[in-house]
Amino acid sequence: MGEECAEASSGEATYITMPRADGQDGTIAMEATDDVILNAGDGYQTVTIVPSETGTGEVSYVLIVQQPEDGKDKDGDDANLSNVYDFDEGEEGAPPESGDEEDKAKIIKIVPKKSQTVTQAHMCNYCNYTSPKRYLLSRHMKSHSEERPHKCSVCERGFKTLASLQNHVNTHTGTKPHRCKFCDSAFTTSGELVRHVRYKHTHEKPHHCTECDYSSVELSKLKRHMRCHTGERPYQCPHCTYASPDTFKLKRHLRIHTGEKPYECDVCHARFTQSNSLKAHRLIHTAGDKPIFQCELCPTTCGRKTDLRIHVQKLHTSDKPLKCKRCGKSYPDRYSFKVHNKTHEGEKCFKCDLCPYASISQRHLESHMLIHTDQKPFQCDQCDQAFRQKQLLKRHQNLYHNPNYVPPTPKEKTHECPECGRAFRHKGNLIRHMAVHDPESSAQEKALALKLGRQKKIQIIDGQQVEVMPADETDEEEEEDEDGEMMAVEGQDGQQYVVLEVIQLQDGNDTTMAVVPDDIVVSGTDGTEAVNAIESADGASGETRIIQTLKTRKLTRRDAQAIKKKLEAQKDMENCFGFDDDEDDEEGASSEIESKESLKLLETINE
DNA sequence: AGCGCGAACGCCCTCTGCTGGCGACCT
DNA sequence: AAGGTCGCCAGCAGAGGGCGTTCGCGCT
Repeated sequence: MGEECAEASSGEATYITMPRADGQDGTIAMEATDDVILNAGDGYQTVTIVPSETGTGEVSYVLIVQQPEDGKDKDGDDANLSNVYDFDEGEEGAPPESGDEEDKAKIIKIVPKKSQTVTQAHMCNYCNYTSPKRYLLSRHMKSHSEERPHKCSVCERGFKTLASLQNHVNTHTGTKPHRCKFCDSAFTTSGELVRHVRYKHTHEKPHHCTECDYSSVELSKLKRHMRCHTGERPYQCPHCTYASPDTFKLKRHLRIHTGEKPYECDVCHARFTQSNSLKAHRLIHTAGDKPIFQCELCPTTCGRKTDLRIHVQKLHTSDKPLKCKRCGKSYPDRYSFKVHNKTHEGEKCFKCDLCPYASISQRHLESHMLIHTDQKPFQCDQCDQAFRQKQLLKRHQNLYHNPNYVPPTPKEKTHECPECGRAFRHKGNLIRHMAVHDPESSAQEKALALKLGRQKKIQIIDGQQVEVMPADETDEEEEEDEDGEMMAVEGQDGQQYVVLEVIQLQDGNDTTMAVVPDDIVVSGTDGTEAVNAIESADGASGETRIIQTLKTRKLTRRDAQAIKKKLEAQKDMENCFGFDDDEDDEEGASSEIESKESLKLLETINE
């Protein structure tokens, strides 16, 4: 031992031996506390013991140990540069030195060991070992010696005792004399056998945690376990802020910095830092054997337990019930809520309490309700006009207050219908349109095809059936917003019309309204060139629904405004307005003509 | 002095769970 | 087209089990 300062753990206390002032070695019993930093280096130059400030009732001291400048350990390595990759300190032993120059002065709290008060005949000078018999002390002193007289003939390694040597030699020869009576295992030492039996057969766990119900076969495991209660993390990564409670985790963590990936997939040669990552990865190569974790609450399956748990968390767990805005029913989680929502698909659940209006969207119902409350929240900031919808205000501002407004140029329609030659800007719209030509498709399918997205209607213009298409398929596409009321129609003469306003007249009102240049005429459907009466195609009830058109090429915007005012006066007779659109319309510009309730005011846009 | 046992040190492994990126699909 | 959702997957850390090896000490 000589001048060495070494530390050993007894389970109860830690003993530090250090050079005495008189040149002899001395021993102090220490009780390790959470903030103890222990050093196993040698040749300390300064030792100071001062009273501790932690008044716990016990007599305690603070031991300040100053290392010499050269900081050489017994192996001649630089203790301050102790390699973190070298775990000779052991995971259950003292934490490794930080290697920081500032850490040379270590503070150690020590308390006198209780056994020190016992007087014994034979005391060890290096530790607090005492024995009533001299020969026992004599033998004990060997433990302080580095002498290893028993050499292995195979590897030249030395051992303190013959028993240690014999055990070691057994490892060379493969001799395992200690056989388990419960299984086929055999061990080099009897201690191994006992421990094995505890782990595998009797499950005897004599070491109990005082904080939880954990028990362990070995004390070292309990000590390791206790770190999860204390939060102690003695093993600091030199490259980042991570600190580990044991050496293995630090070593594993260091692979992040070194890039080491020791685990390789034998199929695709992908490499991993952890064995279990490889194990999980291997599953992707074994299609048939993949584990399937079936959700108990829905048909979903996951490849991993952890993913199933996330699924359950996301879809089957909710702080509060989710309420359906359409029917008011409550659902306990997102999954049942989503399933329920499917049942409302295409359904006009949002019904007006004051009129027959219904919509698939609450937003549209809210907008509709403004009619009943006579509110026009969208006020033009440049005149006194107000509108119920943002889009109407936008259009108004463009038409009357924006001299720079240029209607967007028509965009190319590249998708042409082989049946009727009609062109569409979007392929999806053409596909949907094709259903109209399909003789196999039922009326319902056709209706669905029409309803989907575009909600096309057939209108009679100039005595001919024409499709009324949403404005986003017209040159006015860019004008539309999600509430877009503008609806373009095409007359037989190729003229295109845009619905300015949807007006509902009293049922049975046969009045045909027509507009001629420079005037507004209310007349029958005898139509001049300037006037077209359009009857909606689905007017099956015998009611005459007339769509008022403005076809006049010479019609000015002022005229259009005058027409609107005229019609406004007529609204006094009307019950309510109807408008609806399809919120599922991904192009966001559809507007369904509510033919049973509406008259259409159309404006020519071609000119 | 030798033996036998228990404890300690040290290493490696597996299981578990969390996180975040990615891509397919949906809205 | 863009944003949201959700399963798949890799990465990584926490916790604990198991065992090889060595040491210390009581007993004979």
